[in-house]
Amino acid sequence: MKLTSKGRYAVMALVDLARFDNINPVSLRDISLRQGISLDYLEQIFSRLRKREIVQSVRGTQGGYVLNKKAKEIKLSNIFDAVDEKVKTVKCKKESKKGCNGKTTKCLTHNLWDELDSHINNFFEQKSLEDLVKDNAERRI
Amino acid sequence: MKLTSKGRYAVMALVDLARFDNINPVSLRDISLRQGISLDYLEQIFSRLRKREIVQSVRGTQGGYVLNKKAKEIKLSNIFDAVDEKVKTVKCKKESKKGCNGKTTKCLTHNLWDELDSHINNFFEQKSLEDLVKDNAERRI
DNA sequence: TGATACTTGACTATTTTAGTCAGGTTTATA
DNA sequence: TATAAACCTGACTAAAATAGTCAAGTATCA
Repeated sequence: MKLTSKGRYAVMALVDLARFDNINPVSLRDISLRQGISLDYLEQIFSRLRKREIVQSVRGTQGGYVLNKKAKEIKLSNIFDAVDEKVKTVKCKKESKKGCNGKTTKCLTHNLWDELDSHINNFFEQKSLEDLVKDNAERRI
Repeated sequence: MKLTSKGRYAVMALVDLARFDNINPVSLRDISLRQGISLDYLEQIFSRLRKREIVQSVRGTQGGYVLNKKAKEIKLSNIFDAVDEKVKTVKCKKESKKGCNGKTTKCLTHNLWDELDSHINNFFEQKSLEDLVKDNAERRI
């Protein structure tokens, strides 16, 4: 089990954005350079973030992206959700006709995965972008 | 992010084993039939579980597998560990010369993934095989 | 009007996953 | 002691997911 780099990059880029998001929009080019993420890949990621209204785009020269909400209101769960980082640990269909193993009953571990999902999602719902920015500011001292 | 079926099958098979593990060893063939998991795949999985001393094998006719410890003492973390289900969510190298992003510093989100790892591992260390067996026994009433 | 930056969609090499397959070895029991 | 059940091992592979790249735009500011 691992997170994909898409989700990881999304969070990295947004933390970067949140730190520089005072007056001017931040260009993906800058983020790309600072974080070492391919510009093209960032564009894919930000396209999704924009659709989910986590960021806003500003076109033209000096354009870039701006947070669409306060950092405090952006939870990690929103971010992962936007970039399709599914925190569904296992393929047991929720209430399909067939059980998880092709039989008519739930598999022996069905409840377990449900619990695990809640556990992880809970973590992501607690953490906001602001928490991460602060964490970095502190470490910087 | 998702768990692989190898880890899921390992847990399913062990819960099954734990339930029938009274007197006789349980054959993989039986588990395969009951749980709908390919026999060959089960053999791969149990080979690893045996190396980690989670189960013991009994060879010959009427052979099979037996738990090597009490169900209470087998934590899910042991199981995932054995079948190589890495709960390392992200590829930031721990203390390599290079940082996570090819730079000399830790990436902005490094601490986050460490925390997440702990959070998930904590879940797996809490849960024992016995808990799962009990959970199923209760649901059966 | 040019440079900068966003926008979109298609494409692809690589890696991982989820097994299968083949060819063993060991041992209880008839 | 023969045989079949069951374990054991390693190599192989199709399919899916991942991590991007590439190409061809469009919008807007200076």
